[in-house]
Amino acid sequence: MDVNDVKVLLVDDEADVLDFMKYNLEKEGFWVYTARDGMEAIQLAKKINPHIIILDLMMPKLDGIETCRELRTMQEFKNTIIAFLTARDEDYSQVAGFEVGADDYITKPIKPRVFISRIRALLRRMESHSGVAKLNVGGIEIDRERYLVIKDGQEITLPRKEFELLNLLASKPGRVFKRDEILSKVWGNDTIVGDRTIDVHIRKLREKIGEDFFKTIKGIGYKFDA
Amino acid sequence: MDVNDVKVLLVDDEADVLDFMKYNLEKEGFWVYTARDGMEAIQLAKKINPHIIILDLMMPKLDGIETCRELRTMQEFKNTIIAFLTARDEDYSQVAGFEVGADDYITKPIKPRVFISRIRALLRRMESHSGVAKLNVGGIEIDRERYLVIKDGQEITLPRKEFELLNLLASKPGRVFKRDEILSKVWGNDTIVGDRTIDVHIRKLREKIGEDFFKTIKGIGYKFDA
DNA sequence: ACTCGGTTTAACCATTGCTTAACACACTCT
DNA sequence: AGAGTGTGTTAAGCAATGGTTAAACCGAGT
Repeated sequence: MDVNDVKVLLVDDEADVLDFMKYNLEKEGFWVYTARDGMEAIQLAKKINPHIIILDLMMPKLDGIETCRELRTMQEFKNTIIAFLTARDEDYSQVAGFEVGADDYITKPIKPRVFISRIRALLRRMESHSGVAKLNVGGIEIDRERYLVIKDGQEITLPRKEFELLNLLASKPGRVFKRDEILSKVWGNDTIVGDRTIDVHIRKLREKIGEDFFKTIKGIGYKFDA
Repeated sequence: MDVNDVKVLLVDDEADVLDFMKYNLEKEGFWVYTARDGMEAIQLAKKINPHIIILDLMMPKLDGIETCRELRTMQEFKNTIIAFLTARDEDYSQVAGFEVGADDYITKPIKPRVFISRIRALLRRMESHSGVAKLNVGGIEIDRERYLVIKDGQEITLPRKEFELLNLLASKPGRVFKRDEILSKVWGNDTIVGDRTIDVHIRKLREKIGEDFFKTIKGIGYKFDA
């Protein structure tokens, strides 16, 4: 995932800490939102749906632990990366932190280099985690681990190429993939296959998943849409 | 996108804040417009079609939140970056701000360095997100990624050549494209087609998008205009 | 070596959309 | 007014593109 698409929600009651983190993350191209306490954080998180949430432990109204526990009860934040911000010496809190579902903790004082690389590490983890996992689009669930598709509760198993083609198209619903783009991403840059190969696979997919999902853009390529 | 092509609309009722921001942005090469209240901002925005709008929260006539809500209802500002300007302690407004479709908020007092980098971050996001993909002109949205045109909320799909022609003309609204320029850009430098080919495609576009958008300049070519 | 999915090819068909040609119209210049 | 130039309109033919099907191919596992 491109850094420019990654939303980070920073939560701390100290304005200067917030600014410092925000400045450093934005310099790297992250998309940064901030909140001053747990309540505000939850409100904001519901609106913007961040990829990563950094929670200070000590906060008024709702502390980090409680905020995290709260967030984890909500379906939409099951796969969100949550990290705690903690003063070096209060590391007893780690235990409690992981208990409520934190993914990492970061110690204050924050050093820019370390902080950024930590965030990047979290990001990588997120990608390998939910990236491989499942993808839900238009009533269809694509399970990348098990190479199968679930539609109306029915498990549909797909051969490799068909699955990869579906996976590519469904990764950006609505977006048109050019034929040569499809070829290079599914078949590889060097392999040479006939013109009709893509069509045949599209046909198989339409047969198995449904006609309507795959739209042809003549002269350009195909798109997946609900 | 080059900074010199980026139009920023600043909206604040305090003249000195306005000047300060304007000075700093212009020094960086941005193209800056200003308005003193929400009404004026909307009027001006419709004329200049800015890429980024910075709205102060507290304004006479129409406050930032309302202005933003208003702007977001208009098709042409669906993809415009809108950020709020807010005093540090009134940041509860974030929640309301994001609710009406804001992309970011910037806290006063403004520090030039931070301000500029924030604007650049907004710009990066705009580009990586929808910058190249979508194009909004005169109430019409051209989505290059999905290969479709949206007018009055209606999705219109166009055949390849028609889409490319529209795309060319709409890329610089108001500017006249000579017939041979159109030929070389849409049909390619070498292909030779008859005189009436362009006209027919223009006709199709007028049929589907609307008569008024395509103006004929006799003896020269065509232009797209709202 | 045979079988069986899965993948690719080839041949043919169907459809779309591009281009043309013919004519109508509008405008300008003499 | 009439010729001349450039554009608008229409329908029809044609070429490009994608859809369909069956059969050939390929490779892993038996």
